[in-house]
Amino acid sequence: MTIENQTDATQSETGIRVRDRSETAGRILRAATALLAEEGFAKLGINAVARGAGCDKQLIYRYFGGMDGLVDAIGIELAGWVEDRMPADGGSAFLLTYGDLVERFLLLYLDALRDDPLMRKIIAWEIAETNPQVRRLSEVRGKAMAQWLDRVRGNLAPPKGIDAPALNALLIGAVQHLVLAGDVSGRFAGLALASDQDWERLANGLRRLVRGVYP
Amino acid sequence: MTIENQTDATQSETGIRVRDRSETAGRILRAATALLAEEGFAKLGINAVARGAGCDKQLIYRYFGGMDGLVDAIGIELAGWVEDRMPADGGSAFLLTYGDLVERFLLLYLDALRDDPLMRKIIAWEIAETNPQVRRLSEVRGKAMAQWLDRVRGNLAPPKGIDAPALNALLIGAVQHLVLAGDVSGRFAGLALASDQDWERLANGLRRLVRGVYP
DNA sequence: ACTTGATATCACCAGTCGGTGACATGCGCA
DNA sequence: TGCGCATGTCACCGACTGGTGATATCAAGT
Repeated sequence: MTIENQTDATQSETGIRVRDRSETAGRILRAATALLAEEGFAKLGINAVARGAGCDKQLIYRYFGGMDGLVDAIGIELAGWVEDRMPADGGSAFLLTYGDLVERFLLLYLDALRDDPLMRKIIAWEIAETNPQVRRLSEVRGKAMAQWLDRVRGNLAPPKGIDAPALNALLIGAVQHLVLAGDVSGRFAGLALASDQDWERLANGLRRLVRGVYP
Repeated sequence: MTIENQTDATQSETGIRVRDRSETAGRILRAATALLAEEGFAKLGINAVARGAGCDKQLIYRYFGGMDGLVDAIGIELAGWVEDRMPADGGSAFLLTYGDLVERFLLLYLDALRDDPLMRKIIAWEIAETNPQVRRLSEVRGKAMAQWLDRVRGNLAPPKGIDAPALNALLIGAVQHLVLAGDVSGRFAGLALASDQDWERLANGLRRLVRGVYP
């Protein structure tokens, strides 16, 4: 709110730089992501972001070209997000089969989504609305995930005679849907999604599903 | 728009009844469901519904007690919806195993969702927002689905040693998520969700998943 | 015929939204 | 020093939202 919020900025040598475009732009971007993560896409608007950043909305138009550009900026950050939350190494040496890979990915993804509200809200956005903004966001996210998979896959290939893309899409969809449902209501299909034990049951179910189709 | 829209109403003996509460209320309710099915929950508002029904929004407050009551009214219709779209008999005699039941349910559910925009928008709503309205809606839908399952299940029980609720939640989540993603973007996880062939691949994947865990 | 109550319409309110033009302020450079 | 440009602020616009009170219109009962 007040002027006291400033991290480091690019102040030359003399003290505080109040007029600092990059710092302000950063504050706007942070406010936007925070707003999206906490309130969801429905509340994500020019006025709300400006309010959260403690500056005039005009600056959003100047620095990001409006909401579109701001959302794109969020998308750019999103790629790094995936890499941060999804460890690429550490255990990949133990992946012996394609089933191992899928299982590991799904469980990692489940946990990553479970404690990343921003990611959850973005996925919910993708599911609920169709507009150019969220389309671009969705594309970036998809690309980042695919890159992660490529990096971790190595030379593992799915078994012959199995429609791996279809199966994987179903499994990924299951993970996403369950996490979203848990986020929003804490229940799904008669199942409680509150305690870690409930999620452990789901993780086990996921393992069984994977093992059932990737023997 | 004009007055020409009237189906039958409860006209006593003389001709047309222009002032007919039940007819007007029905028009409002139909307009609301149509708006929800076509435009999604984001556009579902008092003004828009009144516009669609061709009447004053005041009537929505009078007859339904505002948007809350109107959404509840949609929920009431929703139960019958499930029964209409999900045939309960016809083939249930061939269900020999629990896996048969799950498979049959999932495929039925997949098809039902695929050509019911209202259901899709409601599920998207459940996933994207948390408010009392959609909570009640979600509850009704869940109850209707559970009843359907109870009716069709007969005396089939899941195999011992298998966490059927968790597995089923995952499978249902997969179906819902894929249908929603297909509705909104036509792609998911690198998979096209446009042609019937794509969906046939998914249906086959679903069968494999079910058969993998319910042998 | 006259009243009563239900049905429907209208006008208006305060609030929020996205968007824009005009203006103030201050830094850096000539 | 003063000029110019980047930065920040303010005021306003039209459009839309949910919500409410007052009023018109008509049907039915006494």
